[in-house]
This record gives sequence, structure tokens and C-alpha cells, in this order.
Amino acid sequence: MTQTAQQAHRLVSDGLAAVGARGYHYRALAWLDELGPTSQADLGRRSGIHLSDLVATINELADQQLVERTPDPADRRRNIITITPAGRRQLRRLEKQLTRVQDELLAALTPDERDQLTLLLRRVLDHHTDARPSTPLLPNA
Amino acid sequence: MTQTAQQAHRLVSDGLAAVGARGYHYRALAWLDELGPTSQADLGRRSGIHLSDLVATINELADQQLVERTPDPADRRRNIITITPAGRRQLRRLEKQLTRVQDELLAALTPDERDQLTLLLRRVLDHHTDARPSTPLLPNA
DNA sequence: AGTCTATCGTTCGCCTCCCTAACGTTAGAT
DNA sequence: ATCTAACGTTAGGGAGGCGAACGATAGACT
Repeated sequence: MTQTAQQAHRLVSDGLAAVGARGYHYRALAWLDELGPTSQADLGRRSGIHLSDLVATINELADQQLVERTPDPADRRRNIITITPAGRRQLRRLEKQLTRVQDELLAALTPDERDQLTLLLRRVLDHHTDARPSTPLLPNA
Repeated sequence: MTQTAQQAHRLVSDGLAAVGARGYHYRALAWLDELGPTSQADLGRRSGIHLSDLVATINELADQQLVERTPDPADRRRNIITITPAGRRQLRRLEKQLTRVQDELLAALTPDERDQLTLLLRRVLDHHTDARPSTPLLPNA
């Protein structure tokens, strides 16, 4: 299992790197798209990205104008992070890339088997996230 | 899948850390036990551990007398790495720890489902390792 | 008012795994 | 004798993940 995981991880990383992104970028964008404007703390809790890493991630996304960081007038501790149209376009690109990667990864399995696999993995995962502070890494999970 | 993988990875890492070891230590010991005395280069190729990392790994294992590094008289470029009795004991400990971890990880599944899961993962993995320089990370793979 | 606590963003540092580049030493082939 | 290739080693970096601390702010409580 560890080995298949590494294979998957390598494929995903390479796939994202080919579009000039990393896992954190995708996770942040995906959650932002899902949640709408959010504070960094909230985004961090949802996405499971550590707050200290989120700072750099948001910086990088903001540098590419994929995201906007504005202070919250109602709570001056907070920054409000908003995904931009360019950010949404990038997100679509990343999603397409990841679909490709997934197809490549699961090429050996029939659709039925893929369903079986994801079902089993879900069960394993749920059993552990139940006993823990439950935080799916991705919105559509 | 990435998420379950991370869960697995976390459990494995934590489990090994609880015994004061890391993944590299286990992989090196497991392969050494399987192969008998070997050169670092060979061990690296088998275990998939990068040569540069293997240096530190062997150093650490040697510091704990789990492994012995002796120059090869027949080829003065080579070091011959040998697992010691203490190393074998440590390896057994790590294996036991990993068995515990695996049980914990797959607790949600019945034995049949576990078999199904490993079968599916094997298929996925084989499909990719066929097209590549095929190097199972662990001996019993 | 003042104080106490919790949150937010940020910075710094550490860990694991993976990988690249370079360098000196040694073997082996030509 | 020279040229190539392998071996071990060192130094460094990227990616994901985590903990500790700190200033600024908010909220609650007295």
C-alpha cells in the first residue's frame, strides 16, 4: 500500500509540477473555490494545510494574481482570501491535469474495480477520520 | 487515495518513530537481512534508497551497532555492510510494530476486504512498475 | 476602565523522503 | 598508460508536514 501510495504521490506531484504548481496550491484553490472568500485560519482548518505553510502558499498564489488577500474590516486580525477569475481558470487546468494523472494511475483497472478500490479506501479513511478531528483534504471528499 | 495514503504514511512514520527509527532504517535492515552482506551501491539499488541518503542511514545504523561497515578487500572501492544480531533483533521489533500499524490502519476492513484491497493495489502498482526500472522498495514485495 | 484569554497571521526552525551535482578513490578495459 | 566507469561521500535543495513563539487584535469578565 505504501508503495502504491508513493507511485500515486509521484504521479500527482509530477503532474502538478508540469503546470508549475504544487499540492498546496491545488488544495488551497480548490477549497477557496468551494468556500468563497475565507480567512486564512479557516482555510487552513478546512484544507488541512498548516497555517505556517498557508502563509507561503497564499503569497505564491497572490504573486500570480490567482488569489487576493484583503484585510477584513470587521476583524482586523483577519485576512480575507478571495479566488480571482484567473485563479479559477488555473484551478480548472489543475483539475484537468489531475484527471489525466488519475487515469494514468488507474489504467490497469476496470471502472468497476476503480469503484471498488475507492470504496475500500474510503472505508479505511473514514474509520480513522472518525476518531480524529475529521478534516478532508479536498472539498469533494 | 492520496488521503488514505497520507493516513497510512503518518501511521507508519509514527509507529517507527515510537521505536526510534525511520523508514530508511527499516528498509535498509529488511533488505540487508534478505540479502546478507552487500555493498552500499547494491543495497541502494535494491532498496530504492538514494546512495547519498544511504550513507547517513548506514552511519546511523552503525552507530547503534545494528550494522557493520567493513571495507571489501577484493574491491577497495566497496564497503561491505553486514547486519548484526542486534540489527536482526531491531528488525524484528520494527516488523512487529509495523504489523500493529497495519492492523490499526485496516481495522475497518474484513480479512476478505483486505485481500481485495491489496490485490487491487498490486494490480495498479504492477502496471506501473512494469514500464519502469522495477525496484520493489521492500524485499517481500 | 482594566485584565485575561483566545484567535489570527507571521516567522523561524526542524523532520522525512526524494533527488542532483560534484569530487576523490579505485577497478577494469583499451 | 590512459580512459571510463563504478563506489562512497559531501553538500544542497524541493516538497510536505509539524511545533514554538510573537505581535496584534477581539471578546469576555470583573
